[in-house]
Order: sequence, then structure tokens, then C-alpha cells
Amino acid sequence: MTTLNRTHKCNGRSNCFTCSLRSTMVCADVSLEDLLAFHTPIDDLVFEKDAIIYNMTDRASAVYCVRHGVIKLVRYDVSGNQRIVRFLKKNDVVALESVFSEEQQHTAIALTEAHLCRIPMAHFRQFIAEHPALQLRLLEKSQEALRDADNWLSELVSNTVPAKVRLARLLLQLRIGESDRVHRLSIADFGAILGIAPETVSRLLNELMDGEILMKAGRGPNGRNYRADMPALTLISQDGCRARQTRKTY
Amino acid sequence: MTTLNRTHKCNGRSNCFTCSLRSTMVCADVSLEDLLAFHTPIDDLVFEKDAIIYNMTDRASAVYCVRHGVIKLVRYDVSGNQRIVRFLKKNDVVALESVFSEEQQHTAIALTEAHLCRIPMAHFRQFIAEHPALQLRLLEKSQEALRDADNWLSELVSNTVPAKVRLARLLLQLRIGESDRVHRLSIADFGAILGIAPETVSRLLNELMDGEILMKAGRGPNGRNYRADMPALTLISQDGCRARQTRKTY
DNA sequence: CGTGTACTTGAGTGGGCTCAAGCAGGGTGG
DNA sequence: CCACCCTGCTTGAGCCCACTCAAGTACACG
Repeated sequence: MTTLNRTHKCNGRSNCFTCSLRSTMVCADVSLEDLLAFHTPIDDLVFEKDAIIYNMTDRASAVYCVRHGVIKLVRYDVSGNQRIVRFLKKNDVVALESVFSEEQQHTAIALTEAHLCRIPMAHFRQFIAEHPALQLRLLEKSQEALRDADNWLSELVSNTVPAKVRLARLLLQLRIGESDRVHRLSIADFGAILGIAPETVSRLLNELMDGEILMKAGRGPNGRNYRADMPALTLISQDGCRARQTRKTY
Repeated sequence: MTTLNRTHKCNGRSNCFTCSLRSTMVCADVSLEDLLAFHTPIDDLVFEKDAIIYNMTDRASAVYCVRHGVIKLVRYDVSGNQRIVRFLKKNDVVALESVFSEEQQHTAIALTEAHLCRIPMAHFRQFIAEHPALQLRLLEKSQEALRDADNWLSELVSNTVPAKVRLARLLLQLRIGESDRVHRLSIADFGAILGIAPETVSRLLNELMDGEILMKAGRGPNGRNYRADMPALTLISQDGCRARQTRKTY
């Protein structure tokens, strides 16, 4: 088998002093003096696309901050199917649950090349114990994740809503900024999010492309993407009507 | 005029001194002196079954602690279908997200008679600001909710898993303690959780009852319930027979 | 005893699944 | 440069689970 997805390298220690995210990041409330005094061995890791950051079966040993790229959190059900539970991007905290539990809830995999700061668990616990303001920030992050999860649940995976509508909603969520660009995941990933077979995803995407609502656009700054007709997508995403509207093209 | 689902009454001010939950509750880290000094107007509310605690469209104004009963958090999709997102029970905190956002994420409805302590938002904010230990506890609660949501997502709503298996999993989650009793929700609620039509739920439940895996048991201490053959249910819940042939086994 | 709500049951349909084969593109090595 | 694979995507055929619509039954409650 090919290189077992364990492809990551260590850029050495993170330089918190020059980190452009320090003011917006989790650690915003930690002073530089504290950081220095702490002498924390924070590693700066680079994971390439599809690399596994940690596995569900591993014992929790660290918390990660995303500095660049996109991460997916997945679970495998008894029959081995992958299910994507959430995305994490710049400024998000990965594996926060391991502060309270030894067991990891998910497997984390890089969707694009990703840069992470790794903070060993013991240090992280001491960190938050000594910096109350950090706790509130983490609580906010956690609530944010919870809101995402609820959205995901109620909008994306309801089988009561036709797959095409859900796909449109997902594409809207994958929009890059305010542009007409949308992240182009793999067919399998789309399926793992929506809980539908990859073949169905392929058919639906092609249907959208036939209607010129979606067009393949080359590789952008962050991976492959689509160019989309946002108004049209929005229209489809709101289609809650149960009346059949099979646009048969003769 | 009929009281439109707004059926709740106020038992007056909560008496935190005699509250049996004080040591395990959110406020465990708040001293009695603080509580007294704070002079917080914490109302003690009783909601009857099916009463709406707050609505998604309401502006967030308070946080609630569940002292007794079970609450469901629901969302309505564009076509008006109800979707149950999570349950909350004794010791859980309701509407915590409104600490950070004015908008409510869900509508909260009592599934059984429920007793809640209502803490006005402004007071709650001050509360957590003054009690750092409380923040950590809330963070833990939040992470717990997140774990529940992830479980829900990956085990209960995957349309890739047959409805019968998902129903069995749900029934196992509704188990009362370590007994052979299981909470008996309404057919519609089962459907709103699993994302399937109520007719299908009815058929599946009857199928289980024909196989004597499930039996209607009268009203228990907390509402209607079933008596279930737990080993048999467990067996069904692990049924991965729909696994795909081409799927590479991890 | 009627009326409403919750649940049951049947018939027919269709969306999305499975299985299977074909295609397209990007490496890699000769 | 082509031949080869390998992986990801496409496309078709047939099937089945769960849906919809619709009518019937059980039970609670005034």
C-alpha cells in the first residue's frame, strides 16, 4: 500500500512572537511574558492533504490550533462507512474534548494542506487553569462548534429533504468568502457529509452543471473549486416543496 | 381563552439553600454566601408536558437549569417539519448559547413535566464573570453537548444505515437507568429524531413488538414506557448488513 | 356517547441504493 | 514518448426501502 497517510513534518517550535494569529487566536488573552515564562514546547506541524492528524483510537495527548487549511472530523460506523461530522478551519481548536476525556471522539484528517500548532495536553490544562479569560474564549469556541453541529444536523442530513436541496445547501456553506467560488470536495466527501452514495452525488452535481448552475473552475488558492450561480443555488436550497419537479429534459 | 401551549407556572423564587442539586449543579462552585449576596432573582418554573419553554424566534433573555424532567430542542426546516436536535435532562443547562448570541438556536419544549430554574441573562453573565471555576464547568457541559450531537449525527441520522437499526440505537439511548425499561416517546417524536415518516416508525415498532423484543408497559415513574429485550435490541443496533461490497475494510 | 388525537394498516410510487462497467486524468517507469 | 496503472469520477439498469396518500381503529376525555 502507498504511504499510509501519515505524512506530516515538523517545522520546529512555533514562534509565538511572530505568529500573526496571536491576537485573534485562542491565546489572545495570554501575555507574551506568560508564553515566554511558560516555555511550552508548542510544535508547529504541517500536514499535507489527506494526512491523518490523529485517530479516533489514539489516546488523547494534545490540543491543536488551526493556523492554515481545513480539517475534517470523521467517524466510522460499525459497517466501516466514513461519516464527516464537522469542519474546522483557521482559528478553530481541534480535540478540545480531550481536556475532559481520555478518548478521542473522532479521527481528524486534513482536507487541504494544513498548519497546526500542537499543544501537549498537560501544558494546555495548566494553561487554562492559570488563565481564566482563556476559559471563556474556549467556551465560546465550543458553543460555536455546537451551533455548527446543530445546523449540520437540521439542514444537511435530514432525509426528509431531497438530496439535491441538501447538496445545494452544502455548496452554499462551502462558499469562499463573498465570491462566486465554492470549495470542490471529492465526490466521496460530499457523500460522507450528506449521507448519500457517491454515485448519487455525481449525478446531482452533473445535473447542476448541465443547468450551468455549477462550473468546474481550476485550482484556486485553496485547492480545487467550482464557480457557482449563487442566486440559483440559493433558490434550490430553499426548495422545501414536496411537489414533484422532475425537470425532464427531452 | 385557552392557554396556547404556554402552560407553565412560577413556583416563586428558587430556594438555593435547600436545592438538592446545588452540589452537582452548575452552581456547585458558587458559595452560599455569594448566592445570598447576589440576591439574584432566580425563578423556579414548572412546565407541563408539551409546554414551550422558549421559541426559536424569541430574543434570548435567560439561561435555564433542568432540575427535573426532559426537554427537547427542536428546529423547523423551511417546509415546517420539526427536527429534534438534542435532549436535555436533569443537571443540563438550556440556552447556554445565548450568552454569546442574541439569537436562539432552537425552540425548547418539555417532553415530560419539567422543573427549571430560570436565571436572567444579565445576572448569568455577571455570575460567570465573577466565578472562573464556573466557566470550566460550563465548558465541560458544552463539550458534553457537543459529544452528544456528534453521536446523534453519526449513529442516528445516517440514511446509509437502515431505519430499523437506527430505531434500535435510539431505543437503547432512551433506556431508563440499567433497567429493561425504555422511554416511550410519541411516534411523531421518534420520527423527528430519526428523520423518517411516522408511519414508518409505527411499522418498525410493531415489527419489534411482533418479535417480542419490545412490549408496551404502562405509565412508569416518568411517563409511558416500553419493556425491552435489551440483548436483542443491541444485536439489531449493531446490524451492519448494508455494508457496501466495494468498501475497503479499514 | 360523540369528538378529537394518536396510532395502525394498506396500496402504490419513487428516490436513492447497489452492482457493474466504462472513462478520464495524472503519475511512473520503460 | 507511449503503455501502464491507479484512483476518482461517470453512467446505466434494476431493485427495494421508506415515502405519500388515504382510510380505518384504539383510546382518552369532556
